[in-house]
Amino acid sequence: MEGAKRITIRKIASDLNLAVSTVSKALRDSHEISEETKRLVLEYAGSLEYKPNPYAGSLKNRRTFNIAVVLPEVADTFFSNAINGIDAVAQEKGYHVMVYQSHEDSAREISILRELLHGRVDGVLVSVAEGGHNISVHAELTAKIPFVYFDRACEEVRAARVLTNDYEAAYLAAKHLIERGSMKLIYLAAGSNLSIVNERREGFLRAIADHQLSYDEDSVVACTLDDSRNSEIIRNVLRYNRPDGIVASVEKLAMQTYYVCREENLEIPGRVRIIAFSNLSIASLLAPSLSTVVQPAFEMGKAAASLLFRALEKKIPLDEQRIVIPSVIVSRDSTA
Amino acid sequence: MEGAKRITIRKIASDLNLAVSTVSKALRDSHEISEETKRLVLEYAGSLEYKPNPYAGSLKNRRTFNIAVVLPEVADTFFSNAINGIDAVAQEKGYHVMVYQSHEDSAREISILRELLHGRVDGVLVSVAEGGHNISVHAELTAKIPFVYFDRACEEVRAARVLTNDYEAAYLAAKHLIERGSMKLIYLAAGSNLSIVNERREGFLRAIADHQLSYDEDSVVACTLDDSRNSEIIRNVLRYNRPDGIVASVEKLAMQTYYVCREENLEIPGRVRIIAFSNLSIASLLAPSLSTVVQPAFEMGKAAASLLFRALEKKIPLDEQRIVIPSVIVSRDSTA
DNA sequence: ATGAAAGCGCTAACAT
DNA sequence: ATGTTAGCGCTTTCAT
Repeated sequence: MEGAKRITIRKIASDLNLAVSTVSKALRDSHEISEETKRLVLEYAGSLEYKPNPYAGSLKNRRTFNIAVVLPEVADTFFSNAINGIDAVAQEKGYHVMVYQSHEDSAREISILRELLHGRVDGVLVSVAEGGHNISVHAELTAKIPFVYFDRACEEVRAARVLTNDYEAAYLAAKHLIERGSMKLIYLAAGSNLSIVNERREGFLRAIADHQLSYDEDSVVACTLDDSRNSEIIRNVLRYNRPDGIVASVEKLAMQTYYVCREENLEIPGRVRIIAFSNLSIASLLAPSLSTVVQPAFEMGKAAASLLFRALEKKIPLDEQRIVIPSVIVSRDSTA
Repeated sequence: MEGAKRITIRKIASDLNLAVSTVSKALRDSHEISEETKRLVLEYAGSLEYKPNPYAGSLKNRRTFNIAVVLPEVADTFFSNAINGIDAVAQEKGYHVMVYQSHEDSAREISILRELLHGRVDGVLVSVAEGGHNISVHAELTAKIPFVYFDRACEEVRAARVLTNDYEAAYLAAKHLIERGSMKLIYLAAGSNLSIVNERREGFLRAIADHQLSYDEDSVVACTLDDSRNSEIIRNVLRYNRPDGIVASVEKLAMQTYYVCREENLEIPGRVRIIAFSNLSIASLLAPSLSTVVQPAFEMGKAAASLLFRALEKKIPLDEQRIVIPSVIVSRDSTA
């Protein structure tokens, strides 16, 4: 099975009594080859189903036509849709997509990025993991290879990025709760080192201030990104802090809250309203249906990939370009 | 940014006044190199953060350390979890994972597989798209490169595969409905060309027969895999066929049924019970919570990847190995 | 218009 | 123990 007949440019050349260079040029439709020869070569190559070895050429011209996507988790509605956007562009451009998961472990993220530094791919798209980022690796990568952040970026690194309007969206989410009648709001934060989560927090706090509601240090609840302790944290908040409105910075925290409310017999939205940053397609089938801040996952992936390919095709330098695509609030029963 | 100083084995050799082959061997810890020299080379290479170009070596020894996963959709609870399983093994083995989506389009699947035929990856994992399969491409791939099906396989192709016990699971799902009191069962089939869907259908029908319930041609409802017409199909079935128990062959059909039942004001499980093949983690938060046949997505991905790597490492020929990992039924309110 | 030859970065058989 | 040499498959000057 392994060593099946590999068809090389050399075989074609010798079969046709031509030089390899002639065949190479003919295949790439060079002007310095006669139509006659081109036809001959193309035809024969076609009949053999010849396809060039993708990595032989890459050695010479430094292009693998592979790109990497590094993100926390594939099994996540936002990220899997972002991959779809990336994939759509990659397919169109004839690129191949390698997917890497950091599982929110920044050490693993670093080792992944390190590997990517040495020629396996032509460009990299990253959505960073929570935790202490090794900025130097990110910076090194940016310097070496076209590189674009999407959704979750390292603020300190000068690199292109595609984001959503986290601050405004969180502001509007909080405002939405307030308009529905909530007075005591809390924000469930996931991962303190994530700029997007912090942006959302600031938008949230701003909305509270703008509406003359009070808040204290308990208004922002630090959750973890692995789920182990979140139930407990959320339960305590609901029991002792007694909020009547919740903004969840990520989908999984909203789900955790649902479970806890069920256990504690707290009615949603009667006792507490909840809205979450989430791309769950079946949010409307939950009990109760969940109001969401929907991020443009597909579009963000697409935009990030487009940016990357523009750089790969050398049309434009990447610098610190910044694209912002707005999120949309969808109101459902959890904030009725 | 592009042409940054690339550190090659040759540079190391000349800097250290050694031959490239000596450096190469030292780096690979060959026994024919003195400890002294090894230390020297390793140290210097380390200080330069040298990493071999992954594709230079691949030219010679035919190994890219890349594998491909070809599946219908990343944004799917089953497939994204399967990717997790695959990724776990790949990471451990030092392999890189390229992901390709067919989007249930078998023409696209074919063109993807064709591309994979020519050396971009060392092995391929496939879960086939619905529709007319070009068996010859699958067969060609099997002959050329280590190849494993997972979950959705081409029956006609002689290749290794990792499956779940679709027949039995469907049997048990139907039995579950019957035991709860359902008398008139239907099966929502998605995609006629999928062997797993057909296996499930047979298990379903067998359960009905074994329990002396009647069925006719309307008991098996042919749905589509793109959602456009499913609502209508399901609505008609519910209106005119009036089943009191439904087995959905895939998650999305269950979700469609939920929407339709809501529109039509049909109570679940009062008016109709429903159970679905699904890996939705929040099935218990739906209204009502959804009973599911949970496939071992992660384990199947892991098993398929392990099989593939065993072949890649030449330890074992792939032949037509067949691994079956059972699904688990989780009973919830939709079948109460 | 075609061909010979060098080389991309690395490995491995074959010297020394 | 170290070095020389010849490729892997392809592209690209530089001849002819």
